[in-house]
Amino acid sequence: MSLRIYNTLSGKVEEFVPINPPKVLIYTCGVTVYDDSHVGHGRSLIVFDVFRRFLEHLGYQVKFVRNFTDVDDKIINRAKQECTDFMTIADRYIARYYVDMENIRVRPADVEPRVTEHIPEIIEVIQKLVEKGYAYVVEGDVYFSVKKFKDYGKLSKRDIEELIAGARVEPSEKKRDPLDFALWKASKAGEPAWDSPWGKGRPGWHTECVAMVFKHLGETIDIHGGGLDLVFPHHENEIAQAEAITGKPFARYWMHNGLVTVGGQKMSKSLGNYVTLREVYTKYHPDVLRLLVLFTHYRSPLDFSWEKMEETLKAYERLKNAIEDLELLKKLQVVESKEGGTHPLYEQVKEFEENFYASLSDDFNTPEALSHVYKLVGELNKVKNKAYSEGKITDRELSAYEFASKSLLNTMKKIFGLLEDLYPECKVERVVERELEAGQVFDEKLIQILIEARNIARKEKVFKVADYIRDKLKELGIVLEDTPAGTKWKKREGA
RNA sequence: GGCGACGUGGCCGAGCGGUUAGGCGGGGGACUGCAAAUCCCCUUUACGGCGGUUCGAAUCCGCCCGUCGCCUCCA
Repeated sequence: MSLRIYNTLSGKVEEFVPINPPKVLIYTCGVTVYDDSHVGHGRSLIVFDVFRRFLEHLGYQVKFVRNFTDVDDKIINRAKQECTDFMTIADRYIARYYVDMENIRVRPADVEPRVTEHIPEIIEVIQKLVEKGYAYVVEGDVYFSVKKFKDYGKLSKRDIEELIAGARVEPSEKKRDPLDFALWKASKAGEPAWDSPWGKGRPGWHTECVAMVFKHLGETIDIHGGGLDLVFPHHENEIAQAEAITGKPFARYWMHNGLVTVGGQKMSKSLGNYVTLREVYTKYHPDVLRLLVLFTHYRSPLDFSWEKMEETLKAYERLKNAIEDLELLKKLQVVESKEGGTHPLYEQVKEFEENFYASLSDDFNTPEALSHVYKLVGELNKVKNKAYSEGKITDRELSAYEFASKSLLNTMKKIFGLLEDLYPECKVERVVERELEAGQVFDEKLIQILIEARNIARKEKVFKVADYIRDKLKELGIVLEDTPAGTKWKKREGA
């Protein structure tokens, strides 16, 4: 089955054909490290993380590059405020970014280049542009001459004449044309600076991605991604620079994720309506955020709210219960089945997998894929319900349940990066644990003793004591559920 | 103002020419000591408005209303 994705460049859903299969080269614009990442960044990161996993599942050898912008005005300003140097700020937020990524289960890219480590490459790109006549030098600054690049506007569907008409004209501008953008900025006193053919200075924002793509991936890549807000001017400017130099398409497919909003307004630093990733994953299990992102198509806007987190938590627990309750079913009396043939669950798993991957192949339709997940969850639960109400399970049902729940779990882990805590292959120490867990100094054996004591009380019909134990444990974030297969306990996954 | 996108049942959110989305919530029932979990049933003119195309439209076209994004840094 072929993968189809929406290409911003053509404005259409297209069949995905890599340049050099099975290799797929992807670049996405990473964050500017001047503060903690918020849910808006998180969405983009999660979307491309899952998309990458899906490509790998399809058999592609993905080389994924995501950069850090570690020198820019905001970082410099922050450093001034804190009376320190920009590198201290950048290093700090890169470290914090990695903590965030570890917590929300976003895998590192194959290459994670920093601007400050690519100054020679950036200078080289600028030099070529100057040589080819696309860029000009004014008092130590270098600007790209937009008018010289005839295709300018093809990604963002803008007409160059209209842009000129609408452009702000700033009085002390060194640019020849208001549309031109800076490739190199002469440094002011006290600011970070590198030597260049045009004197001491630092790169403008738009060149770094071009230089990094050229260095780590090549002149033409398969997919270039990022948030929708980067289409103009950032990605438009990347295309102008790269294609001015090579004369070849810079990226075949441009993928842009929709923005995160709060009450309908874009989540952003400047509006102050942002929620940091850290805030989210210290309150809720990180899977809940991933699921929240996946429940909306990647190109649609996503309105964030804590109410929605709470809703998603419920949905998450339903998925998790269906899978982990296999262990409870195993504790029931297992009887021999009198029925022959394979259990319907096997066929349902097969259908699920076909539908699931078909949805992802159709412009990465994760919400539709999730609808198939929940259909399977329903089938699993029917089997569970039957077993609970009968107080026993047949060997045929149990093995089908085991097969189906494990299949589903594997798919969730592999593609969506969910439920990695269940039947873990390796124990991962995470730098930040949830607040929820921070105060929970409890021992599983002690909980087990309390549960046994409570069950004795229940047997003796001393329900006051039984309920007291359950209520008090709940206050500690431990939920008890009595089932025909015994008492199950679990931690609450949300605030 | 220019360009682009969107308006779906109580809420969230897929679908984009005829056939089930899915999640969350609400009501009833089964199970349970009670909860919780789970199942079953109900919430059976859902597709912003008005026109048009079509045998047939939430899905295509036009106009209108409303919301948002980009046009400055931004994932």
